[in-house]
Amino acid sequence: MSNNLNTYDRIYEVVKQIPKGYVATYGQIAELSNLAGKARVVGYALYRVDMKSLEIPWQRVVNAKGEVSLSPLRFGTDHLQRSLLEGEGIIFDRNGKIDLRKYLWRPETHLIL
DNA sequence: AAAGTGACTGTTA
DNA sequence: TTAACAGCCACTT
Repeated sequence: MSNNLNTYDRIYEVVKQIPKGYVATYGQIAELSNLAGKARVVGYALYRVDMKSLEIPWQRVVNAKGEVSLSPLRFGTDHLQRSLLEGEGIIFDRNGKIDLRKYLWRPETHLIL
């Protein structure tokens, strides 16, 4: 773990840049973290985040289909994720999906940095 | 040291 | 539209 803090730190720094009211995909975060194609590592990094703290807006990362990625290992934090996003104004359709055309973070147009 | 696992994803059928 | 598959790689056993 200690020799990979650099990798995780890069991921966390990118996640912190996602604006409120928008979402990013795991693959997108991987690319922006200079880890193209390593989306699963992003998922693992976010799994290690303290869900009780919103210092890192982990709730704003969803899968490429626009849904919250479910897993029994999350012990309910997957449902919490949806609640937090709805609290930020994001609408889920009846299939539990987000319209990425509307909510996907586009760093180019948001002019971050 | 080797194999199994998973908050993923693009391709293929 | 959906689902299975194969890459992917850090972490755990």
